[in-house]
Amino acid sequence: MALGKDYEGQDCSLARALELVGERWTLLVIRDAFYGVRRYSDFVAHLDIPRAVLADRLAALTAAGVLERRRYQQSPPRDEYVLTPMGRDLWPAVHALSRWGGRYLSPDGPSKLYTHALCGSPLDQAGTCPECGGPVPPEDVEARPVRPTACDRRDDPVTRLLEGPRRLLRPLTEPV
Amino acid sequence: MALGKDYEGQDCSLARALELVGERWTLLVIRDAFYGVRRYSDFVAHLDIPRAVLADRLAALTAAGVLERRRYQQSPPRDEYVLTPMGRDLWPAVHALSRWGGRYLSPDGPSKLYTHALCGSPLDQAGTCPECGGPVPPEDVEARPVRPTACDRRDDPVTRLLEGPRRLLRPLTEPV
DNA sequence: GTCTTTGAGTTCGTTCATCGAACCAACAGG
DNA sequence: CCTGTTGGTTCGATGAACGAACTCAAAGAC
Repeated sequence: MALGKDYEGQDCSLARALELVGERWTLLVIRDAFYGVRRYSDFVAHLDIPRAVLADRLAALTAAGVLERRRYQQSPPRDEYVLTPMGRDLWPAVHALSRWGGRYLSPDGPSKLYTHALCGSPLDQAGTCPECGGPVPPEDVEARPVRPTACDRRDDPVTRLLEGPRRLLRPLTEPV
Repeated sequence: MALGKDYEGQDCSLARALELVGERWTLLVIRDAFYGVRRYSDFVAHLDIPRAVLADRLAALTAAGVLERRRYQQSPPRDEYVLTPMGRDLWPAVHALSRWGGRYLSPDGPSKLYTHALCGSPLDQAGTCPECGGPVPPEDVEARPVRPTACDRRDDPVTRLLEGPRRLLRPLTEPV
């Protein structure tokens, strides 16, 4: 999508955002990054995304500055992908879309509840904390599944880790 | 995208939202609907979208309840597409993504400024009005181009109408 | 009454993206 | 030396998007 066939010549911020982040799978990769997923194999396991597509998306997001690729062990050399500040600033958009999907497209209501980790109250529609007032950065958000886990039809290690409440952006390897 | 090859079996609100709204062009159609575009030919003129794709997206959004198709004249029979309350609730997501694109992907900064029409102050990052406090519904948002119009490379009637400040959701045929 | 225009699509052949299964390479452990 | 793990790449088959041309119904112009 990004190359060649660009969205119109219009001077539009939304079109430019979608060029980068509007392709199939891309926002789900970013959502997983907020949940703490950082490694290629974990993205594959959790998303069931074709490997070639994942490699393509990770490269594009890294090139654009949404993700940063960093080495976390030397031998064998292994890299992980983490959200940059630019990537973390996608949180309001991800939260708004996710909330909308939970409200209108999920028969049983949203499956995850997002709360302000510092005070415990659930985020409101604008992504702000009604108690403390003001927006909540993603690192202060706690995601917890609403339903007793029964509704998850998946069974991979990443999904199982995400069944408990988790602070956003914490790597999967660390406890809550 | 929506059919058959659905995004994983996961119980995820974001995935469900993207099934409907994450396909190419769809969010741009919705943005145009916020700007007051309602007619097939106006969407085509403003977006340069392939006509078959537009017909497909309008049908899908109408079937899902994001748009409503309503007859605005009997002879010849003509319909227009307007956002339903469900569609209008996409405003926070559209605003957040658009703002992100303006901040990180637009060399000259955002091209449009969104203000609270009732008090005139620009919306903040969460889509709330810093003066009045609280979220601003899209019908109370005024969009105005920031730059002196020179940067628009397009030249169709719809673009020209959108060059002035406009209240969101007002049909293009009405003045501001 | 015929000619043309307008709005709202549909058709269709080409091109591009995605899918998924298999393959590859580098290192680690036994 | 063999096997397992991680992080990819390759490739043929399928599906979606592109865009130019075509359709159709109803007005309007002459």
